[in-house]
Amino acid sequence: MKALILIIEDEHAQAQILQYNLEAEGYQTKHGATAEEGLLLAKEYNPDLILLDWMLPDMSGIEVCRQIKSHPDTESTPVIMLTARGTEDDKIRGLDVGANDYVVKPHSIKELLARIKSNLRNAGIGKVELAYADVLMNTETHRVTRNGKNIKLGPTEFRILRTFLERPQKVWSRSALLDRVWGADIYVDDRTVDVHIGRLRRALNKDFEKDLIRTIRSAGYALDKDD
Amino acid sequence: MKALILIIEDEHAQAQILQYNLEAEGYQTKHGATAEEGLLLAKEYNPDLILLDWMLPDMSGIEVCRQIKSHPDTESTPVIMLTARGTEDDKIRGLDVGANDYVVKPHSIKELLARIKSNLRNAGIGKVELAYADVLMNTETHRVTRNGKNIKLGPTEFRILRTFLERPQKVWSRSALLDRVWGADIYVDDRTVDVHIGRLRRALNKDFEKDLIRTIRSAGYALDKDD
DNA sequence: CGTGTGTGTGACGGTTATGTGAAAGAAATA
DNA sequence: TATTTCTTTCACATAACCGTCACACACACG
Repeated sequence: MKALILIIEDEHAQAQILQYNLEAEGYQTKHGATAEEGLLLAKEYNPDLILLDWMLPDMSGIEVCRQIKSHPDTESTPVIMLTARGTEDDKIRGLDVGANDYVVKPHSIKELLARIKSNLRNAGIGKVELAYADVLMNTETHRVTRNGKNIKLGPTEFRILRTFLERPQKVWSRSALLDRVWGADIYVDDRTVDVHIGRLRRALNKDFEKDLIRTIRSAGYALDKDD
Repeated sequence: MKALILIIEDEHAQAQILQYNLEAEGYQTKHGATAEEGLLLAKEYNPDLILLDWMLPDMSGIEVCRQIKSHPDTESTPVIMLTARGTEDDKIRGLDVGANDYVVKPHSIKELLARIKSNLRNAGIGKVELAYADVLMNTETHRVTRNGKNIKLGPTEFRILRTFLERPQKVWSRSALLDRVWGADIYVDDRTVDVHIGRLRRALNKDFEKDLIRTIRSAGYALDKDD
């Protein structure tokens, strides 16, 4: 699965250079030329990462970043600020409103790509091989093993496990899982999650002692090898 | 857990608009209509953030802010000043007495919400890792350890401990705890707090000498490593 | 050293959250 | 189309937790 990168940048030439390079690298891209458009695209497509120009015609990058970070759907999306200025002060302000990284223009494309890769990895996004404890998942071949043994999962169980593997030990509430695994616009009962967790448990723990899924009463579930 | 925001504002209509919007956003709110009442509420409930009107009947917002910032229990609570005036001079004076941010009325609610969120994050509220003495809590994994040893807590005990860890050593009255942990609209007996404190004590002190919870007779409880 | 008020805590009944098999339909596959 | 796999919901069983009470104890104060 290709990672989707949203570019918010008003200079068209600059944006095209970025798109060209990112797509050559195997990413999908979207482009917004104004802050407003950018924010809409961010909500619409839920990109895996956002490249954000500091200076935009209608709103400062700072403000855009603040809005991205204050919306629950996008708050965990890594944001890399692009800027011509390079004062420490700006940098601090940028990171202050929640930007994850900060690259000064004119940047070398190579450096930018490196930062993107690092931020994506950091957010646990787009990885092909996911692992936790003795569980391995290859997202390209859709193969899951535990301690070398093949595990067969249904589509939903696969997506749940993938979500878990992207943030091991994190507790996911039922509604967060519904958002993430089923999609924000789908309506299904909370308890449906329980049933799928049950199936995932059965598949994962078959032939094994240890239950890798922890139930946190009144909070949700987590992938966790400790008790 | 919902953050608690204290609104100090004498115009009732204005206060209600704020309360409505904040609660829609998932915050808890308290409202004080005068400076004096506001300061009392601040001490009683230890809000996570304070919205402070510049003009109050009994005392200037500046003075209120100074008092908030000079009291040990509240000095680290972020204060956002609300004002009709917009001169640079006022802004400077506001920030001068320790206000953390400054919003000019009539403000867009969206902007105010963004500022609130940013100030909360900035103050480290909603932090993932909380620690005091040898107790560690990770709110994302819902895991609590003492001196490295895993501690199992029920949901309510977890929330109480979290409240304690957010303001170590602060003495919480039973009613303040009920508001924070149970929610303002729930009615349960004061003494129920005692029972849960007892359960928290048992879980936390199992295998340990030192009792980390201090009882302050006729006042409440506190997380405190000293006697 | 007795009295009143505040606190610690075991026990208990009731409530809520979770685990899970089954059923019925939807979607994918052949 | 026939068959298989998957999803969702429901109902019930079970486990975990909650709030209250009652009584014992601690403390402050005269």
